[in-house]
Amino acid sequence: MVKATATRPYHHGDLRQSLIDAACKHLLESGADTLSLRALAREVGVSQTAPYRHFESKSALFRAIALYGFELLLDEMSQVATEYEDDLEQSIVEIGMAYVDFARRNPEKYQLFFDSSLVDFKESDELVEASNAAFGVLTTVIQRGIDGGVFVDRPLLEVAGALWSGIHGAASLLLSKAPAIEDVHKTSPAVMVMRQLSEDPRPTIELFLNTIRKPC
Amino acid sequence: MVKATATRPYHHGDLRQSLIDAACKHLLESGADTLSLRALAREVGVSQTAPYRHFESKSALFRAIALYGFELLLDEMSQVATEYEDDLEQSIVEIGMAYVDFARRNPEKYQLFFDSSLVDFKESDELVEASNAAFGVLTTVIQRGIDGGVFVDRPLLEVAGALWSGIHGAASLLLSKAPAIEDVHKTSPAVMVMRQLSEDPRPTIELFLNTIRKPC
DNA sequence: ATTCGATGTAAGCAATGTCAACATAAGGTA
DNA sequence: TACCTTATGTTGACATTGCTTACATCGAAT
Repeated sequence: MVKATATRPYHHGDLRQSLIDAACKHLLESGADTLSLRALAREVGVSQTAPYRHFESKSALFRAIALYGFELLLDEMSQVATEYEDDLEQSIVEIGMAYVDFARRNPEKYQLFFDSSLVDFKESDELVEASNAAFGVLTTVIQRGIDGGVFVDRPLLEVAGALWSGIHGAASLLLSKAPAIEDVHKTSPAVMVMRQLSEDPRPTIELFLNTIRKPC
Repeated sequence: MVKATATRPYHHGDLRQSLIDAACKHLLESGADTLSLRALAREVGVSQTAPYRHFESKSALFRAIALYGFELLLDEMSQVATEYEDDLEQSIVEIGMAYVDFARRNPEKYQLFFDSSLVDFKESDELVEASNAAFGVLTTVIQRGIDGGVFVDRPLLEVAGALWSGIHGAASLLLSKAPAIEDVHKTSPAVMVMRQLSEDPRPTIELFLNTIRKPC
């Protein structure tokens, strides 16, 4: 057993992950523009420069969080993909649901994926590979559907683009308007659309499926 | 005629709009996280605190830019809507094109629309109204299509949500990966999808139309 | 037991957002 | 004309930030 209360040990023990966790918590509660490395250090109980032993800069921290996020996303998407691999249409819907669901459960990570002023993919090949891997789950299923004559006979890139746009758009809208949705008295069309999407994204995602269904 | 070069006049003349323009330029070139009010003031040639006579804070500046952006977007969307008002299906496609096109021509403004950590709609009713007005152009056309039996017979909110997700998603992807697209040698699926979308968004937007077409 | 690499600290610089107090211009009112 | 008010701009200052440089401490391998 370790004496934790007596005198704080010189070494933190798991500073890197603690910083990531604290950063995620802050992103979730207050947003990226108010996040400061110094404040994180304080919260975790180390000096203001200790974080620099683990992240060469603030944006490197963001990149690390995004990478972590892509790994989680890949896990969840591929799990669903294997689960439904014998029904291509259903597979698309479920992958879409998993994608949107991930974004809602990890908004702070998801937002980093697409905020180019916070995360610069050019700085990290790992990041590029991880995002490609996640996206690959979707394109693989689509390709199988096209090859098997189940989906519309259009170029993969076109179809994948449309589907990705749809599910990313739904996720992005949900996150951007999250506070407004909770305001019960707001009845503007935009908010109501979001509330509908928020309560049950499935019908919307099923509509996306029309995008790639073979015309009858 | 005003002596501009001799001694800079005490009053700038059009500081408010100059700051907005300078801010947009910076957002476009460097992103939001590096934007500083002091630097803007310097660039425009006034003291570091002069901007506070026009914007009570940095985020108030962002809100002003977003508002300006929504007004521009509304103009462009409603112009297209009237132009194609006698063909509902085509109207949807053209509004979608106008929307995506706006985002590409004004990425710095469009990004503010959806970055809740930069622009807080709760701080500005004007902003809420302006965004509702723009979104209203889309919902109006959809409602007409549903009423006229041209579009799928589903709740407006569901259909509008799906279409908005699609076009917003396409716009958002294009902006987030803009730098990668220009990298000619990148051949990852994600980048290639974006490149395809970037060269001609029309096929993708036409696919979105399937989302709401009456099943045959 | 010593050395060395990994990890953490202390002190400091330049830059930032924003506040308070003061200066200047321009226009209407006396 | 003289005055006063309001809008606009300036100076100076404070707390906070990202990040650098130089130094301290630990644990593990030799």
